[in-house]
Amino acid sequence: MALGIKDIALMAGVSPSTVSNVLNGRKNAGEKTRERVLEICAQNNYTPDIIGKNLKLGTSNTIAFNFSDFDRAFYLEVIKGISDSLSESGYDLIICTNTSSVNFMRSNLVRGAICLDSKMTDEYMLSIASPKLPLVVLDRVIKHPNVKSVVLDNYPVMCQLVQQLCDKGFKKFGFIGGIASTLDNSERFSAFADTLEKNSLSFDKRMYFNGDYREKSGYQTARILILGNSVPEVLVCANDSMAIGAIKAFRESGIEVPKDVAVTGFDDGELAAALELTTVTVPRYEAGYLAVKELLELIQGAPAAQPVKLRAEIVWRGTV
Amino acid sequence: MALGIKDIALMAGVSPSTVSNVLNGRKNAGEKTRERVLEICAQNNYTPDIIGKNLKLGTSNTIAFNFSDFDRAFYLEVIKGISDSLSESGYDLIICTNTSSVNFMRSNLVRGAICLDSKMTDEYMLSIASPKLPLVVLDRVIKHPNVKSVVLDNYPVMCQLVQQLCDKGFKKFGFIGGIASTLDNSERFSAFADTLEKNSLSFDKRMYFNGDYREKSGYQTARILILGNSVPEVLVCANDSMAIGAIKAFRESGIEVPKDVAVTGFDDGELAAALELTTVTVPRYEAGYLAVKELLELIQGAPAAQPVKLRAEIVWRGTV
DNA sequence: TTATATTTTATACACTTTTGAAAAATATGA
DNA sequence: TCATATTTTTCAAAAGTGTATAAAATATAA
Repeated sequence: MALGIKDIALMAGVSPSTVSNVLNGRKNAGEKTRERVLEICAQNNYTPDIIGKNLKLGTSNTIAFNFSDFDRAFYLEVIKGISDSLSESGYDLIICTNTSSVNFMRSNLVRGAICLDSKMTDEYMLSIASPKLPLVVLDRVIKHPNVKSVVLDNYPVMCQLVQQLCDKGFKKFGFIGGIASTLDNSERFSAFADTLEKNSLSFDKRMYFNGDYREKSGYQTARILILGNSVPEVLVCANDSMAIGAIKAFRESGIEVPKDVAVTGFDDGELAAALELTTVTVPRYEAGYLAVKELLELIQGAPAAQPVKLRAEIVWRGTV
Repeated sequence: MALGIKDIALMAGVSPSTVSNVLNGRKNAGEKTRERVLEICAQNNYTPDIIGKNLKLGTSNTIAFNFSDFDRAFYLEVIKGISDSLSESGYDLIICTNTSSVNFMRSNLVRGAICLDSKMTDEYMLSIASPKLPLVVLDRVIKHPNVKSVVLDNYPVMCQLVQQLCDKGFKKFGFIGGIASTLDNSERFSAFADTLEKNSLSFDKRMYFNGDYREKSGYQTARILILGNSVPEVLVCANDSMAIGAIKAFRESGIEVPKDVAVTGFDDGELAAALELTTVTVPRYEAGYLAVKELLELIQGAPAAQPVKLRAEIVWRGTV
């Protein structure tokens, strides 16, 4: 059983309050006792119980990151950004999966939270957000005085990408979308469609395909294109995985990339570089890092203003 | 501010104890009140506060996963295995990074923990393990009645790999090791060295290179080999990342893989398949899944017996 | 003695579960 | 039908946790 402040006090021959005073850096403790207490704490690697502390203070310095999508390696960098940023700021991080998040968010063990979970509804977030529990939400926009949004600025970079493809002379486009309900996907597609229109290029709606961000859906879409004999000149994909799936399908059928069809992705994950995929690089680490900064400001009492928009950049590689 | 059991009781026109009874499925509550209470809970999506509950019960059903290494995508599958397995068992999961783990492990908010963090010392784990907090440790072996180890059975598969390389006629071997202090690395190297000896092949100790599991160290080692004009016939690497780094260096210098030098990895991560790397496939998802099963048994009171050893298999691809 | 430095005692903190008893509802027997 | 026994339903009060802090007490120095 873990030692408590009383045990430490007993060992040090002082009262619990003295131990508390020493540990919390108050100056009302004699130098000698201070040292003794500290030494005994170190020996028994004692740290104040988080629950007891929370009980008394009613707050904590733990930040929760709500996340469940352990399928997508893409998010690892985000976590790393959050983790680094928090430890620089002296806050603790726990990652809560869908089951645990409800429990922990309700308690005041958590001082604030960053949410990146498409399964969590806007309503739920609105219902838990408060000055005692400010939220930063990634990849979606929520309006609430205690909720700040951090999103990728998909639109301009996608416009730029498509514009440059037009400039290269491509005329026949295909598009594989991601999960339709996500903000990212709708913005990417709007940008795509708008830019084609701006270039007076008609876009056959049958060339829009609905994927789910997974490699398989890209593969399947490409299969459909191949079998339907309607492979476009360039296939724009809403993320890398789907692009990679498509490329696989093309290669299997002897259709060469980029000679017969150009392909672009979005995300610039680990595989993109390895496979020479032209894509859009997303500042994932920065997204996590920034989310923390924004959250700390909310905790400090700042009102949540406009969403933060992150800029992305095109990486031209061999698939175009 | 979040509602408490008293608020719910007030709304339902009953006492807190009745609400508690209903929520905990005791039969001492009238059907009508039961329904009313349940409905009001649902309306306000009330769940009992985790701290209050813990305070009274002295235990919880939250499992902590101690993990910090968000650099390596390799581990994602492990997390997924843990997450899936826990939610099947009705336990909650929180992932604690180095800072938060100390706090949470000390409290009795956590019923058990799985540890996969090379920075955590054996001593620390020994000091916190107890019947109230059993541990499962991955990738290392710790002897303690409340600590179960789950490790990869590196030795036989590495023997097999090297033996088959010998059978193919390779004679001049190189080896890039990972972090020397890890069990994985020492086992992989022992197997490597033992098998060479068994085949009466001398191994020049200068052909052992110390890496750190990262791509860069593989790259640098290969550079050294190239510049020293001592590229072996086959380079065995303790993981994929280093193998990939090495391959990059070789290709940059016009040394062809596998024509001029064969390369093998270990892990079978995402990149290995994409780059056609011969490697050893590691059951990561299974490792996580099994770790949970073992932990639940410890919680149930089973004593921690022998370490669990996971079998790995060779995947022959284009780099040999 | 007075002022200052150090230490301790006693209490508050929040939320739930549980216990044992009371109240209400239902059953039993005359 | 009424009185009593039994069961069901409900509640008030207590218990459980480890820490921080204000106020009181003691020791030390001037």
